[in-house]
Amino acid sequence: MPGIKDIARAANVSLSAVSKAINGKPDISEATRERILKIAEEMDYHPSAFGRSLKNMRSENIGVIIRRDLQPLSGNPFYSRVLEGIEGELAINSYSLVLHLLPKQQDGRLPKMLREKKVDGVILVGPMENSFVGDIIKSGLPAVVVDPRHPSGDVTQVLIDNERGAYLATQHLIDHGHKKIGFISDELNRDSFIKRFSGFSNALKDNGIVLDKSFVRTAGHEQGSEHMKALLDALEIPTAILFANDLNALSGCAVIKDMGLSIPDDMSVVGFDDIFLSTMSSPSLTTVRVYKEEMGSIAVRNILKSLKDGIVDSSTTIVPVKLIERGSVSTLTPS
Amino acid sequence: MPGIKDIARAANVSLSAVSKAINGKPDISEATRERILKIAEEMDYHPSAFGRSLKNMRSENIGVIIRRDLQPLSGNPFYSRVLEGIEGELAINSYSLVLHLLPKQQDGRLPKMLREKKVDGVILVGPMENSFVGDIIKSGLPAVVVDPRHPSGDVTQVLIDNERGAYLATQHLIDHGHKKIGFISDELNRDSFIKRFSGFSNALKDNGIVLDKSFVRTAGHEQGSEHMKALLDALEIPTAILFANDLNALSGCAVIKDMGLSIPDDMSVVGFDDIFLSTMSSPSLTTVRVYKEEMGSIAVRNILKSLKDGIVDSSTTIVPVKLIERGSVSTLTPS
DNA sequence: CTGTTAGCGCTTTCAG
DNA sequence: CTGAAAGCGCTAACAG
Repeated sequence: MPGIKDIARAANVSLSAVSKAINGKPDISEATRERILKIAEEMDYHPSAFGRSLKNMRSENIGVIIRRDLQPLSGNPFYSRVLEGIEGELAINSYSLVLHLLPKQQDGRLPKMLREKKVDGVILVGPMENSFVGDIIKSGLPAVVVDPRHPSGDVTQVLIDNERGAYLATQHLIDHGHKKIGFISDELNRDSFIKRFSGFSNALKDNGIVLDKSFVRTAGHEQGSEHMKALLDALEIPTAILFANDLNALSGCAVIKDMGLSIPDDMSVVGFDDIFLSTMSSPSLTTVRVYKEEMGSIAVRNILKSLKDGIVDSSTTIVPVKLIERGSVSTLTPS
Repeated sequence: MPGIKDIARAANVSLSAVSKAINGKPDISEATRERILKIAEEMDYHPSAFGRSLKNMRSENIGVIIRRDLQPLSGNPFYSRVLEGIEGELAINSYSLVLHLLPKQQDGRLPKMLREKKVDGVILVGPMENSFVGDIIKSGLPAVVVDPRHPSGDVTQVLIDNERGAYLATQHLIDHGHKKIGFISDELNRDSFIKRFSGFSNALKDNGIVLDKSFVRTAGHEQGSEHMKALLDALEIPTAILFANDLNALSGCAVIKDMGLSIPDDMSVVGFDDIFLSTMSSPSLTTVRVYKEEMGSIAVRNILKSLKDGIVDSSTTIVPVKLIERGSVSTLTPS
């Protein structure tokens, strides 16, 4: 594995000449540059990150932090998608991605990759303890928060337009003649929940429909299916349900079908997120699409920009959503 | 952000004293060590990876490479699980995970994180071009291959006991009275496919059942559901099917149900992998469990060991599998 | 036990 | 345009 010295010797030039040639710096003649480059190529030389990082004080690594207990990789396709978006955009900019899953029990210290400056910046995806996020922001390391809004105004954020998404979905149901509409959510984090619920209730209000509290089942960590059962067991049941995310919706659908009801004939269903599974279910799920990869790449662009400019802007990007009509909503014919 | 110099100055000792104290080296009195440690703590000092890496020529990072087009994060829960296992084991050993998704079109060069020595070793998960793996092995960087066997004997491998898993599954079906058993596989990589298929046919052979070629549908990149339809459209159809993985099995099940057949009454089904979804489907899927996280952590332990010992052993670990009986297999009553 | 010193591989002044 | 030299933060060999 050749070092810069080997190239310099082979090309009969100084170390600095090689450095300049490799890094496309001026102050070197085209002729020498090409000669050096050719030799470097032949010897398969690549500047080691060790020396370069130390000198530049930049690792060209970006950290990504997600709570482990969210099963962000295997369990929830939402995070995976964001992560894929992040990876792709980082790769384009030839940065590397250092992945850290936050253990449930933290020791109060920042993760090693941050403490030891193995990364130039960090992207925080998904819900996370506020104090933890606060510590990171205070540490001064460039950071971007993806998805649930962090209360501090001191950090760049990339957020879903939760409110509008829920509004759109609800309006869609109303447009199809539904008036008795339920809302089910379980383990969604607080901020997103509030936004989605408020989009839901605003849509009802704007259409002059009064919200039936008994149609709203929320919070708690039981599978969304518990909520669903409870809802179906009630005296009066809605004709349509908005779920706070697709995973909930899908397990809710299973319950509905188990009860012998048909989707969408007996019950219309709308989800939120548009995960891959939603196209696979039968019927396929009408849902609110969230541009997950896009959110990831926006986060990366933001962080790279602030690295380049050396400033920590605290802008917030709200990524738009889109209603995707599939097969789980039917038009309610007035009886 | 204090450096080692700041600590040395504050503690009135030399740089090396601080270094020794921090790294728990001998040749330093307990008294001074504690004093230094206390000051370091107070000043929130953490040795920067920049200097340390350069000096030690070790980054304490491990790279993980997976083909991007496998959608290893969002699409295939198998890889995600392995990845979670890797991350966990790395974290325990305070290594960081650098994730690289291999683009479809490669440029023939090794990924930047390898070229520039940003990682001390690399774990290759899932199918990958042989020449690519070969290049990495040749580069001398410690590497571990997870899952599909690489033909070269020069690399540490962690493999699934594919053959035994398929054998177990097939035997299970036979034990339940099935004789007409189909085998469906689509985009599985070649090596795993061969192993699983051979386990399947060996089990048949050992039970004196002759394999009906028309019951075997394989290869091609259509969704496994195409195979399933073709199989069900045939004159004679099997009473049970072994799918080469759960994802295939699940989409196969959807087809079966769409055709108005019941699982397991009209058709028994066994999968392979035991992904989370398999517990969720109805009926839940009988399948062959693969210890994915375990494979990930074994891979890590292997690579860390060879890093420590400075040797590249080329051992192969075959991780056992286990048949998980759930609801998709019924006993065939002789008619 | 402690401190001085050299040097890891690279970039960058700065003098020629 | 070129090269010599300093130094990024840290560790280790060695001298005291």
